[in-house]
Order: sequence, then C-alpha cells, then structure tokens
Amino acid sequence: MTREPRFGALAADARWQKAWEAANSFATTDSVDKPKAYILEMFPYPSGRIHMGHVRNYAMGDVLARFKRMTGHDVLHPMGWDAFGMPAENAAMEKGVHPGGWTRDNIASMRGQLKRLGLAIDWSRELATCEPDYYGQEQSLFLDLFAAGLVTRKHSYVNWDPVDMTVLANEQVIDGRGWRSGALVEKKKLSQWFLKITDFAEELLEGLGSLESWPDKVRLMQENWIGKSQGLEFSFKMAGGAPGFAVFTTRPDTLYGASFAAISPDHPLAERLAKDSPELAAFIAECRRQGTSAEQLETAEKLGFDTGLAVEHPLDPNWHLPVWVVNYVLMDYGTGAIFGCPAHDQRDLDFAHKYELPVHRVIADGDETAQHFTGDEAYVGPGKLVNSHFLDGMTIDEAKAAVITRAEHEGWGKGTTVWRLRDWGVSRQRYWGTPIPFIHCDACGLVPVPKGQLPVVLPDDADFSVPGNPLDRHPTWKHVACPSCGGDAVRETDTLDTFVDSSWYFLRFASAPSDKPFDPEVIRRWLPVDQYIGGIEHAILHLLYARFWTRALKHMGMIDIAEPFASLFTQGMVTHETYSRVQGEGLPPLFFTPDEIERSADSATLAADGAPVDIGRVIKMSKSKKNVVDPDAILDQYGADAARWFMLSDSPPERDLPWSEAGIEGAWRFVQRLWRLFGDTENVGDGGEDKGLARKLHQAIAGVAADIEALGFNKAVAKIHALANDVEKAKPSATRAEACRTLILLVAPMMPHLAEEAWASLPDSQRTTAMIADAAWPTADPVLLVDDEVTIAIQMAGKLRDTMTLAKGLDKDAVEAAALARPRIVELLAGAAPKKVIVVPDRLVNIVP
RNA sequence: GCGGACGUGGCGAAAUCGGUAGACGCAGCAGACUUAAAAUCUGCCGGCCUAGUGUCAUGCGGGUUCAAGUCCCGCCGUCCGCACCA
Repeated sequence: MTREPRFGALAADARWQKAWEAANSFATTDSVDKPKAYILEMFPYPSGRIHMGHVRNYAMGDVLARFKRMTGHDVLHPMGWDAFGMPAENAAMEKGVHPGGWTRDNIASMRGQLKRLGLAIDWSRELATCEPDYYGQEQSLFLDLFAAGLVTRKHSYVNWDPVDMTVLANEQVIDGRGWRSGALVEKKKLSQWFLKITDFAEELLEGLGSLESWPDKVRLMQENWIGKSQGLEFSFKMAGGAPGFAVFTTRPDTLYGASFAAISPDHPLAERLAKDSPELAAFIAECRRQGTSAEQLETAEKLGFDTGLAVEHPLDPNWHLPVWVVNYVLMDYGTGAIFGCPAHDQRDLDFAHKYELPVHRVIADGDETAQHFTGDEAYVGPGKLVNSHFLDGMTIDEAKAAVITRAEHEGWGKGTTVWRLRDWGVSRQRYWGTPIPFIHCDACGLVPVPKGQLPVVLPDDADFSVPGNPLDRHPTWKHVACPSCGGDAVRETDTLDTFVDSSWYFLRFASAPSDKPFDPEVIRRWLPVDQYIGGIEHAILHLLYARFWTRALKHMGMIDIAEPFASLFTQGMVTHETYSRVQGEGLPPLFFTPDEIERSADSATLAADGAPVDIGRVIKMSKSKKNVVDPDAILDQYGADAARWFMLSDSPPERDLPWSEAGIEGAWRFVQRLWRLFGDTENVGDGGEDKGLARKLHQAIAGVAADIEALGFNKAVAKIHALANDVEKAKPSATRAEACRTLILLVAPMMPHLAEEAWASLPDSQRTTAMIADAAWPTADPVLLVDDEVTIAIQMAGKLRDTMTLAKGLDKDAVEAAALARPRIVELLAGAAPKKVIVVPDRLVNIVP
C-alpha cells in the first residue's frame, strides 16, 4: 500500500468500520479461560440525533472496552435504545406521525451516527425497549414481582393536567402549571400501580457500603434520598380517652416541650372534620393550591387551623394539647401528624409565634434553664434535659432512650424507623410504554394476564389527535375475555414508567433468550457490570431503581447478584460558550449558533453582519442557548479519531469538557503528527539502542495502561503526547523504530482507525495479528520502568537551592555527603555546620542551617 | 436551611504517599521554510525586581511540620444535590 502523506480519516473510518463488522471483531468469545469484562455506557434515548455528550460517553466506554480486549479479557460491550417515553407521543400529537415509526426512524439514524464513531460494540446484542420481544419479557418480570408481593395498587395523589388529561411527574410541573399545556395542575387521587421499593429500603441503604467503586457523591445522594430516621411513633388519645391519631418524632426527648399537636391537611382526620366545617374545607383547599417550588417554600408562611379538639399528653393525661391542621405537615412522611415543640424546632417556633402558643424550653446548654423560651431561633444544639420531670439532667440520647423505653413499657408507643423513600409509582396514563399486564374483571377482580398470553402488545392504530390516554379510548384493544372466568373484562390501560425499562436492560444485553427474560447461567457469567458509565443526572432515580430491581430478582431467586454495577463512573457534560446579543429592554437576548460566528482570540462577531456579539458563559450544550455542535459535522470534517481524541483530552472525565474549535483542530493536528511518526517505523538509523528512549517508552506503556484502568483518559493522553515529543526528538535507532510501532498500539484504544491504518502498513513480520483490534497491549519491561539515575533536590530551610543527579538507591549518608559537598551549598553554609539534615532517598535533601 | 464537591498561569489542566508547583494541551509571541498563504519546524510563554540556581506565588487568614497545592482550624467564592422529612 502506498503511504499517503496525510491521513485520510474519512476513507479510513469507513474502511475499518466495515472490516470490523465483516470480521465480527467485537463479539464476545465466551472463552472460559479469559476473565470477563462487561463495559456498559447508559443506553441512549432515541431523540433523533446524537449529541456531543453521547460522543464523550461512548468514547470513554469504548477506550475501556478496547483496552480490556487488548489485555486479554472477554469483553461484553453492547448498545441499545431506551425507546419508550413521552417525546415520541408528543411528536405523534404535533406531527401526526406514529410514535413507533418516529422512534424506529430515530434509532436507525442514531445507530448510523454511532457506527461512524467506530465503537467496539457487539451490535448483534442490540435491543430496543419498545419492541415486544423486550417489553413482553418485562411484563413477565412484572408478573413475577406481583406474585412475590412486590407490586401493589394504592390510591395516591398525583399531579393531574386537566387539559392534556394525564398525570405529570413532579419535574413536569412548573410553577403549578403543566409544562406542555400551561394549565393549572390539580392534585387528583387516582388508583396507581406501585413497586414496593420501600421493602428494600434497609438493604438498599446497607448495600451502598459495598459499592466501593462508586463515587462517594452518588452514594451520599442515594443515602439522603433513602433518608433513614429513627425515633418514636406513638398514639395520642383524644381528650377524654377516645382513640386519637399516631405521630412520629425523632425527638422523643423533647416531649415535655410540646405545646400543640398538628396534622396534615391531607390527614384522614382533617378530611373527616372538613365535612362538617366549610371553613376547614376552605383552609385545606388553600393548602393544596400551595406551590411546592423551592422559592415558594422558602417564603411560605406557616399556616394553621385550630380544630378546637384536644389530645392528652402521653406522659400526663391531664395535660391537653390543642389539635391544629397545619400546612407544613406532609401526609406522606411518617404518620402525617406531629407534636409541636416550638423551643427546639424552627418550624414549630415560627408557627407558635404566629398563633401565640406556649414555648417551653426542655433542652439547656449551660445556665439557660428558664421554662419560657425566648428568641426567634429554636435551640437544636446539644445539652441536658430541663423542665422535664424524670428526664431532667439526662443527655439528649439518654432521654430519647428513656422515653422510648417508657412508651414501649406502658404500651402507648414504640421505637420506629421511618424512611424518606416512597414506593415507586410506575403508572403512566400514556400510550408509548410497556402495557401493564393485568385485566380488570367485574366478577374476578384484578387478574394477571397469563404468561402464555404475553406479550400484551400495543395496538398500532391508536389515535393521538386528542389529549389523554389513547389506550383507554381505543375502540377494541382493552376489551378482552377474563382469563379466569371467560366473561367480559377490560385491560389495564396504564403503561409502565420508562425507568422500569432501564432497570433490567443490562441483564437482557448479557442474555436474551426468546422464551424468558434471561438465562440465569449466562447472567452468572457476565454480571455484575464491571464498569458502568453515564451522566450524574441518573445518580438517584435510574441507579436506585436498577439496584432495587436487581435485589428484587435476587430475592425471588432469579439471579445471584445483589448489585448490578460493580463500578460506576459519572462523566461530566460537554459545554460550549454562548453567543448572544441584547435585543432591547425587557426582551430576552438573541442567541447565535457557533457556525454563525467568527471567533478571534478575544472577541466574536456575527458572520452575517460583521458586528460583535457577546461571548457568554461556558455552559452545557442546549438547543435553547444555541451553543450546540453537531457531531456529524465534526466527523465529516475531522473523522472519528480526532473527535474521540479531543473528547478524551485535557479535562478530567468527571469534569465538564469545554468544546472549542481550536481544541478539535489541535486533536486533528496530533492525528496527522502521529501519522507522520508512524511512517518511521522502519527507520532504524544505524540499528543501535537508545537506552533513554527505551525507558521513556516502557514507562509510557505502563503509565498509559494505569491511567486507562483508572479512567484517567486526560492523563493517558498527556503521556502519549509526551512520548510522541520524545520520539520525534530522538535520533533514528532501533529503539526509536520500535517506539513508533509501539505507539500505534498505545493509541489504538483511543484512535482505532488511525491505528488500524498504521498497523496495516507494517510488514507482516512486525505484526502479531492481521488487525490491531485483535492485538495485545505491549508489555512493559520492569527493568526499564525504573531510572538508574535520579535528580535530587537540595533544599535549605525548605527552599530549593540546588539539584544534583545521583545513582538511584544510594544510602542516606552518601546522599547527604554529596549534597554538603556541592559548591553552592558550601557557599551558602559559609562554614557553619548544619543544624539538621533530612534525606529522603532518591528525592531530596533538606538542610536546616 | 441541610448535605457535598471544588477554588493552581490568559484557558483546559498535572503534581498517585506531606518532598523540585505548573507535566501535557489550547491560545499567544518571536523566528525558520515559502513569492505568499496553509501545513510543518525551532524557541519563548505566572508576577516582581537590583535580572540572580534572586524573590513572591496554588481563593483569603491562621496553625502543624525540616518541608504544605496536599494535613488541621476559621473565613470568602463558585457549582451540585435535597428540602416545611417532624
């Protein structure tokens, strides 16, 4: 093959992508003598086009997958599509297309884009969650969960959009209005399907401790989300002794500081009382209208309604506390009721001040023991109990224990754990999702669809012309015979939350039999995922749901592992500066795309009119700010390797990566520089060795490998750059030619097309395999990893004064003597004997004069 | 409010265990090659001064240590998560 002076990236990309496909290079080998490596990046939603975030995510996973192949692993590196969800239905409503057609078209074009990146993916395992062979197996698993008692139906309040006639997730409610319709969202009580994730709260919390290769940040976020609180649950009796209601507190020690009892506006007692009290009903309605956004809560006033009822204090039946309905008590945490202790809880104090309720101090830190607590700030610090009868003098912890013991002994309460985590509501009143496989029969009640009748397939002929759930108003789909009695019955028309689809796809990638969700034997070989890579935005929901699902399957005996992802990496976003111009008073600024701009070193102008634009902050690429760079255009111009290289360069992978035109050009120049260097693989000069270069080469082999293993791609890139600099500067020698050849292997995980092209131009005698995709990572010679000479710093009083080069491994006395003999040191000491000399072998000498 | 992370040149960063701060890249400057441009190559590239193997410098102020970007305490700033969670 004649060698082109410049690397033709586009032709090479296409050539090698075809060659890998023809050779089926990235299929798993299922060879038992190789260690397995399951490398997975979070699968994409098929929105239509890939964006730079995808390029970065998949470039990272790909480097790891290719590196693992080179180091002798059997690698599973699959790709699929998180294909159900609202955007497809919105497209159907807006453009009149079918969600399925829209989604499958998007998958086809995004698959083409991803293939252009040259990813080492086993495409034979591709799956899309919107296909019946996937969601049918999901329905089967859902029935298994139901049989195991992990699925329930509950009435619960949901955000209801009265215009679109659908339930909205909390994130879809903006300032109390539906994000699409703009209609005021109502709280509506609906019967919904739930997965009992709370059954696993303790396990999911405990399990975080075993996830040593997860970022601490993610573990902490999950820990807070699960939110374990320990305390006392007890029942108030109504004054007079009638049964009252239960409350939960984490501060049973402050019970003698109580001055009222409070229940949530959604509490059954409040609802019952409201039937006879229009004023209370109006108050409750007002509370439900209250917004839940951060700013609204910040400024929201504590509001209450005095029911006129009273309860007995559990430690003193003659002490009666008024019962209020208050807006800051949530029905879905604890028992939906509290006792108010104003002196030691800020919210209760605000409330007590507003409604002039007593404020008793029961915790004192020092002399402040007066019963009447003053000031606007509740005391929540440490201290001893005061004004609290049998608790006086105890620490907070002692008093908590004492109250719980007494409550349990006297039978009016018990120590309890309460979780912030709620059961997972999975019902969606939507078409484009997995149908929930149940049938409602008037005679038999709720009947699971028999597994033999799965999958319950979505009808193709749904109508999207009006809002609401197309499944519910479909003329025939929901009408079926009851599997139990054969009578007329209707299908469940809710579909599953798409987070269910992504809770087990990593199992299906490993094993996808047609007659069951997966084969446990195959799962045993491949799971857990060795390295999972994705965005931090999934830190809680997706990653918690997938952990729950995995534990549920283990609980049911279907798999052996408890945790799906052994190691997790959350990569940063791809960002870009923004370009805008003020349009005038009260108008939002006008944004421009990067291709409309001419950018110089310190300013930017609009190409169309040559006038300057404002350069804004470097932020996440988003359509609204128009700071998006299209991967296709970059691939057309620079090829896959330059794009991949840039994605891996400079910024640590967990941090945001600022995209810049100059940056991608720098990557492109380096691709060409390597190409020229790879033309020197036969140039041995006089055939001699270059000991210094050999050291640098072998240190790079080991260093780059360690960096890739640790996902420090920016550091691996820097080491390759440094080696390339050294090789370029070195005189031709056998070592230099070897270094050029080895460099091809070192860049192969990151720039696979360039590497293949260079590999192909080597003579057969210099290649171990036909394609570099099958080649092994070079071996670093341990002898060459250590230098035989070291540069030792000489400090005086901690300041660098001199350096010297000595043989490695000299003992302390020799190093000290050498340092003290240096002319500069002799001069600086001026004859005085040093007070102290510290020697760190092979590193430095610090002389204290 | 609670919890967490981060703060190093013009920019992205490195410094893995407390041991020579700024590797590597981007931008910039000077030069070579060229009719010219591109490409390529060489050198410089934190501040200050008396120009030295001088001095100051890792957000600010303290501390520990022979030695601190790294450890401790207190501030300031930025970003992220959660949030009337009893």
